[in-house]
Amino acid sequence: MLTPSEKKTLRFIQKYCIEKGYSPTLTEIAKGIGIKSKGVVHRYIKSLESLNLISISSHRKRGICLNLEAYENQSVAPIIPLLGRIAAGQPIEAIEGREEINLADFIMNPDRFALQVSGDSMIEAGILDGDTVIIKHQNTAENGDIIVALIDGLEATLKRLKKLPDGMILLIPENKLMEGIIYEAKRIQIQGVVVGQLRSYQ
Amino acid sequence: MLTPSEKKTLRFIQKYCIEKGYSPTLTEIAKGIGIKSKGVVHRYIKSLESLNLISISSHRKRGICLNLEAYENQSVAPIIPLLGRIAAGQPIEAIEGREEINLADFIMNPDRFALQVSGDSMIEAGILDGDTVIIKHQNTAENGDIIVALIDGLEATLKRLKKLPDGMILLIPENKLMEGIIYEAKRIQIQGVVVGQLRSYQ
DNA sequence: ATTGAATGTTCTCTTTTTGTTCTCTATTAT
DNA sequence: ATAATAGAGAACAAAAAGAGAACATTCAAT
Repeated sequence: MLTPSEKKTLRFIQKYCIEKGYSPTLTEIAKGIGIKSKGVVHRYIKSLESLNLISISSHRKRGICLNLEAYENQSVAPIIPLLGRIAAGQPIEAIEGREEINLADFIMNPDRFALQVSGDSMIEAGILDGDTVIIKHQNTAENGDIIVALIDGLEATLKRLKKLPDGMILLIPENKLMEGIIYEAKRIQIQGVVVGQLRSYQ
Repeated sequence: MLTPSEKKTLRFIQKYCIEKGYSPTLTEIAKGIGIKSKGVVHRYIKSLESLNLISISSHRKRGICLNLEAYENQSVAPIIPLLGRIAAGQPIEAIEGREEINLADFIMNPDRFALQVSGDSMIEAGILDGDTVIIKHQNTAENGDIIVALIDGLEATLKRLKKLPDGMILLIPENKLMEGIIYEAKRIQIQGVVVGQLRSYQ
């Protein structure tokens, strides 16, 4: 069983690894859990290693590795739990199979980038002013995709794509108050398609 | 596991490739990560190559290539470049200060959990059927918060909260087709408030 | 085809940062 | 009293970071 300090140490390491993609140094852990001695930290991580919660590459700097398989115990698991489905009028229904959010679904790809949305042109698609959209960089798109389009090489805009039979391109805002506009294909350059969206309420 | 410098190098290369469409030179990388020696950079990219994160065409200029497949299983930090703000009719506007977004920041907190939304009761707040909401576990909330409420200890629901002057509680769906319902305070138990929302289009 | 500048490759060297191993002390529960 | 848990901090070895020189190769201009 973990002591409080060991648990605190493990939590810190988990968060650090997930945020930064590499493990913390002993001094960083010490600071993170509020003590001064890295010798003490070393004792804690040795203890965590003997419980198989982490692995340590000896003498390697930042050589700590999380043993993700070992976290049967929910209270020390490093990933946010996906508790279930919520619907009005129903108890929360557990989801089989998926027990945690897979951030990789969203991004872990170097051809992705994010844009912050300004304006209300896509509110009926659930993309609000201030939201962040995740874009996959590509030069083509399918009908119905929400795309980042560059008009005349200058104006950038987020719209739903419709290719018309006559070769023209219709960019449709998802807002009843606005009208779609038809462009000649050569004026429109596709920068990428929306593959994700996120919003923070904090 | 990557060292911080290798990580920084990889990020720089990713960002450069996305923005320019071709890979950077060693000197450009050196400048980009804030060092002077291209010999050092060479060491870093060799290391990234041995981890299969990039490929290098030997002696070719700008011969670095990102290995897109390798990122799926890699525990790379969930960070993507935030390129700017997009508004209809404007060029993409750079955002000062924030150059990347960190999904872990968004989510990794011990008191957070996720729920998948089912139903249309919050569509006018931009929360659609199938979206995932991030909930912060707490037993109280402010007027206007979107909360997970348990009614009579049984039904769970996602609604906007309004505390009425007479002590009753109004739960408001964000959907014109639905009506808010007033409950006695003792029938409502707050499970948490929505602090984030995400959606995948894939 | 030649040439020169730009770029990639391979080194050696130094400095800084970090991991490891100690010893010592304090607190707390059994 | 004893053992377990916490912590400080010193001393040392090793890894990582970085500078920079020397050389090899590519590539575009001539």
